[in-house]
Amino acid sequence: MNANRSSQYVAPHSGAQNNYIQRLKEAGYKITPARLAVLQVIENQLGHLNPAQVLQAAKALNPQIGRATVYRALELFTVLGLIRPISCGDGAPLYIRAEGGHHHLVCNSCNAIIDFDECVAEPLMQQLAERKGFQVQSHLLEIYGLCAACR
Amino acid sequence: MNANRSSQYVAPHSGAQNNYIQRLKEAGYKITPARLAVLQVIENQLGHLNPAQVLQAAKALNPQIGRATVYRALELFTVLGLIRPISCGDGAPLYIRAEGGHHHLVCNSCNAIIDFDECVAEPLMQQLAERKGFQVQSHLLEIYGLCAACR
DNA sequence: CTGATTGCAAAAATTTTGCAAGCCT
DNA sequence: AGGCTTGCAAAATTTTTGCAATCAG
Repeated sequence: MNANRSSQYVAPHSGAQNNYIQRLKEAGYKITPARLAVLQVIENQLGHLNPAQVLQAAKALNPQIGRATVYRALELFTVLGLIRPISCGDGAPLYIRAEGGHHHLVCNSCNAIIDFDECVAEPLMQQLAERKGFQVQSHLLEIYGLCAACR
Repeated sequence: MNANRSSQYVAPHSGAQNNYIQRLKEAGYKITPARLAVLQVIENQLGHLNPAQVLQAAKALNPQIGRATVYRALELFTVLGLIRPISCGDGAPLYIRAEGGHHHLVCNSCNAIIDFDECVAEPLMQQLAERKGFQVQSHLLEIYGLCAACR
């Protein structure tokens, strides 16, 4: 499995991280070094990683963290709606932050995932969902095709 | 794992199936009973299933099919762009037809997946993708939140 | 015929669990 | 102090592989 796809490094941005911690506390969970490490990995680095990548990165922050703990944290955060597993070229799970929307261009050839910020569908989406009696919390828009380099 | 979510049965609709077969042939692969079974499962039934579900359903059509064959077929079809793995509540892989677009409302509470047909973003999507030099082939729009029943 | 494909069973890889020790509150 | 969490290692699951037999073209 490709362990480090992107090296784009986003600055810590502690605001959102504290928000996560806040939500953990509010839900009655303890703030532990292990959870903070996983949270920090998800928060700071990249856009999407699989459990193995999270474990590796978390170990850099907290060397004695175990894989089981990472899985448990990932599951907890998913249940709390902090993160979300998404698809990827192969069947391996990939986690992203759940907040707001995510918009990716996924290359069917080189499997690259290109993020883009502009949300092209927010209003329409909102309207449609409400018509179905659905309360929208976040969304994921993935567009598959060929990236400029692979055409 | 919930093995049979939907029992909605769509009539064979041989046109599209033949199209799949066509594409298999064109790519130089043999048309075998095992592949036909998997193809038929994906074609006819439901909207999304995991490998175990595909295996189970394929066995109904072809009792002696083995799991390895299902995995191999799933991988082949994915590479050929016939199907695509998507996310789901837990990390388990779920396959859908790759053609065109898919639009789901995913309930964060009961994990139900509600399909909807109207594509709310096609034009915007197209435009955006082209601006990035990306050639669009298909897309997946998942909206997460709470379904009417869970609110 | 001939080589791609299959099914089985074993091997790998990934996830989950059981539990005593440790840490957060 | 009390109970949620952790880390380890073992168990369970899921996915991949090796290979001889079989099948499609």
